[in-house]
Amino acid sequence: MVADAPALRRADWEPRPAGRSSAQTRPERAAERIAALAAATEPGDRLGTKDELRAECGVSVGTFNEALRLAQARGVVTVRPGPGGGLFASRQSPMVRLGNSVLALDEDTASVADAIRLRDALDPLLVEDALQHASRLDITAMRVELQQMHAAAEELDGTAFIHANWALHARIAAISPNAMLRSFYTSLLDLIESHVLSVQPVDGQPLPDYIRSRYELHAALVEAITEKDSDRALELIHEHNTTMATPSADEDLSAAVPSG
Amino acid sequence: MVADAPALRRADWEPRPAGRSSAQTRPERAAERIAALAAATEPGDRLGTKDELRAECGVSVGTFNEALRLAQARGVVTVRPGPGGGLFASRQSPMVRLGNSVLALDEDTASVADAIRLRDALDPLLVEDALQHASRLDITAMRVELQQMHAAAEELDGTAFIHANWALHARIAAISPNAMLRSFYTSLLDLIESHVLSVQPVDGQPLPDYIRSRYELHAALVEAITEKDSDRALELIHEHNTTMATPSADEDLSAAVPSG
DNA sequence: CGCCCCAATCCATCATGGTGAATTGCTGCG
DNA sequence: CGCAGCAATTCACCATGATGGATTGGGGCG
Repeated sequence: MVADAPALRRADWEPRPAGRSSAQTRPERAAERIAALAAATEPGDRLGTKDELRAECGVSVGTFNEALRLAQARGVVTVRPGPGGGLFASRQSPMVRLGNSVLALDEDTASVADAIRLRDALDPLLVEDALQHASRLDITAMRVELQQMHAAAEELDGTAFIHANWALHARIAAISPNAMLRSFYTSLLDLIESHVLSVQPVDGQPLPDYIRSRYELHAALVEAITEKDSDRALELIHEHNTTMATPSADEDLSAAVPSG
Repeated sequence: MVADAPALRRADWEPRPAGRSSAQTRPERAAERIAALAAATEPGDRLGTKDELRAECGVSVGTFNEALRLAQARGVVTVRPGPGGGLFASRQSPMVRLGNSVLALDEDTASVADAIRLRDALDPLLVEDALQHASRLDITAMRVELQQMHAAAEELDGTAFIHANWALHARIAAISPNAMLRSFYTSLLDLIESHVLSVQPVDGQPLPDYIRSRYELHAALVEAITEKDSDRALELIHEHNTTMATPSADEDLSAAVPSG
């Protein structure tokens, strides 16, 4: 029974790069054909019946249905029954276009440095939102995360510190009423964490002074948010994003670990 | 022949809100079931054969295949033939998670003000990248877009001015080597333009002074990029993002038109 | 003129059976 | 022990036929 295959076999659980190299599946190819046909017409134009389009794609009924399901999910066509029914070209909404363009990004082209840079640009917005919208509950929750950071700092546990750090940032992000901003930011955190931990697990002992000063910076940030001290908060987030380099001699660890 | 149905019938070409209210399709429901099963296990764990999972979902073979195609496209499962084969839980890559979370955003919750705010936060990054990477070709292209802006300003054509304005920004964005940044930014432009033109077409005559000063601001920005004058460029983009309000009395038009 | 009913069109889902490809594991041979 | 071949397992795609639901348009009636 292969249900106990080792979970650490990366090829098993990490999705293969799109389309087994050039061996693209037939439904996927047909879905692209449908999308191309839709793109060549105006939104709302009728493309034809399912059977006409299926013949155009040159696949069987079942395969075409799979392709159509994909195309519908991508928002490129809509389908209607009845006389004059069939497939109609559809315009993807801007949100769908954004989602699809992000999906089309290759993991290789999304470097962690790029992600960090984006995250840094978005941090001030989140701090502004937190200053404006943080409830008592939010502040309590931030304090809980701070305690986790503090505990990790006391135990000099680098991985735990990173997790707690990110949990704090995610919690701050959760305060924002801007759904787009939250979504982007949280996923950027996710991407950064994923990349860092997959590339270079934090094995070494983190520097005590560095980790303490990062903790204190975050604590001050939470206090500034609590006190609604806008200038201080923005100053701190700026410092946060520009003082990643550790003041001590060992640059290797801190350069590799984009701390929050 | 209904191939000539009026293209302006919005219900025809704008995708319906997800899932015809509560009437979710069966393949979509099965795909969610598959995703839930995958989420409940570790990445790499075997979920079972197609037929076992199909029985679990309670659908026919064809419907299950459609669902499976969706689930695979979403990166939640991978499929293998052979003894011990079948469906395996997969971990969505961070990029896929971001794409899916964006797709899950409701258009209503993505307000144009939110989008503008994000765009403004990302503008300085793009300007930095343009300063660093702009080729002669890029500069020529920016100049071409500037000419379009100038022509629109001379003719006092508000819509054309907006289009040219956005085309210039998109061209500046295209210089960046940061694929994520380009993707986000371009889609934000798309979203903003789409929203503004759908909500309030620009019918009124734009103010000559306002439109001229916006043009000149952009011209100065392009020159600063050309001269690689970092301080000047960043100063201009800051001015760009903080001086949208027209200096003249008619605030209605300019408030409604988030100009580039 | 408006509404209802019906017929025609087209789709969503179901069911069944088939071929060929890919994968895994075991056995036999050198 | 390593490699090749083979059998079994499982999937990808194909083909066909059926039922019920949704939609559109036309005709008839009040």
